[in-house]
Amino acid sequence: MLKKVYRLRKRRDFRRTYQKGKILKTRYFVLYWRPNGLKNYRIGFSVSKKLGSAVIRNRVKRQLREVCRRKAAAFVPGFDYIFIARFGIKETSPALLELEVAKAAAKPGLKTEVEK
RNA sequence: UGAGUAAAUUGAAUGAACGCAAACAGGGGCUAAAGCCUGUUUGAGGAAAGUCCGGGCUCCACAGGGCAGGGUGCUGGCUAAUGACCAGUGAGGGUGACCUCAAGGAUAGUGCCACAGAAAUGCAGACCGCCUAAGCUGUUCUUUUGGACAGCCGGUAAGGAUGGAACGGCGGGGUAAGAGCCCACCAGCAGCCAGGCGACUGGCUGGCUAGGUAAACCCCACUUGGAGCAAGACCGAAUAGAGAAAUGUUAGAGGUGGCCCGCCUCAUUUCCGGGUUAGGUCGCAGGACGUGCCUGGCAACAGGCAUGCUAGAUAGAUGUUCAUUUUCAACAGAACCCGGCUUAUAGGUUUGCUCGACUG
RNA sequence: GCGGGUGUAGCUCAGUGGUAGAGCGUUGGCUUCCCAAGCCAGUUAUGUGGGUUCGAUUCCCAUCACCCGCU
Repeated sequence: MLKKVYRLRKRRDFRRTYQKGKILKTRYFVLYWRPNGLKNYRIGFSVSKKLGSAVIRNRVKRQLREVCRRKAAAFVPGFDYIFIARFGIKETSPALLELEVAKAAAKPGLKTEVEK
């Protein structure tokens, strides 16, 4: 689990990120990201009711959090991230998910370096 | 031992490492608090679910009156309260243990009872059948009284046929044929007596008979105000508006119920102080609480004593890896709280009782 | 957390206690040289489980699924 500082918590922050952020889609999740003007990164998670019951939704969220914690180094400071779980996430293995998350998390970093 | 029936209980465990949330203590820091670091402790359920009922709590009058509407509907008890629960009554099902039942009123009134059937509620109704006793007509026999046959006028609810249901059932007497017309028994109704707190049960007497449907309208009895913790209270930048007192109460509007009444507020003046929204703090977990024992009660439950404190978040906390055991483990995740009900659920354990078979 | 609604044929909808209907679809036939259109005939259903009633799509209870609103 991540500490509170590294989590995206406010409804406004979510709305702003959805409206003005960049999008990356994979089989397991959709990722929005956007610069936040802070020194650290923040990550939010969103799991829709369509994926299943409360137990299933909680499990999916925990898996995502655990993977993010292990790959914390991949996230770029100064950005907000939102992970939206998709249907395929229920069947995948944690190792595969870890790979995908690491790749996705590094993406904003690459772009800014190119722009620089 | 097989089949069944009624309940109770459990809902993988242990250790290590890395993490999350809350509380407490210390450190550091600061106007102060929080964030930060270290340590300790604690951290989802029997259904947390569905939201089908009931209550606490909060605001609207400390919830008021009337009408309308809703709910409940055998009796007694229990409870904070209920449509729940317990004990009983009645009806129905099962060989039995046991199970099921919204189970007041059809003599307050209204409606409906398709098709079939003669007739479906009006003390109604004659299709087939049964009968010609009384009355009338004809034929015929006879000395006559009168007899026989046919018909009319009729009588008849015993039998057949229709239907879920045909105006008590069955037997005997009776009769032209029949009929509670009369009688016995049974069902049902009314009254009285006895038992029971009561639902009701038993007995006696009476007059002979009253269709079903109220989960159709309705009547009767009891009961019910509305909204909901996103309730509500406080802090509070910007913006500008709220409160108190006095006066006024014609009209209209608002205060979350359908309508009426009632209650409160508005309008003006004076005083000075803070509505709504983003956000934050509280509400928020010590409670109709859990466990054990004792007492009362058939029981639900109540009382007493001892002991325990056992989640409290706000994008919303239980995960990952490894090891061991015995099978790799169902349904499933707290969001103000509690009592019930209902639904989902891999398996494991225990108890009472019934029926059958075998053995002694 | 709270409130409201709907389940009827493959699809869209009717149906206020007495044999469940319409349109589109679909199948077969007729018509045409062939197709379309047209005509005729058929096919398929009351979400599930109980109860009340002689009889339930309809009345009552429970349950399941779906949809909508407040926030």
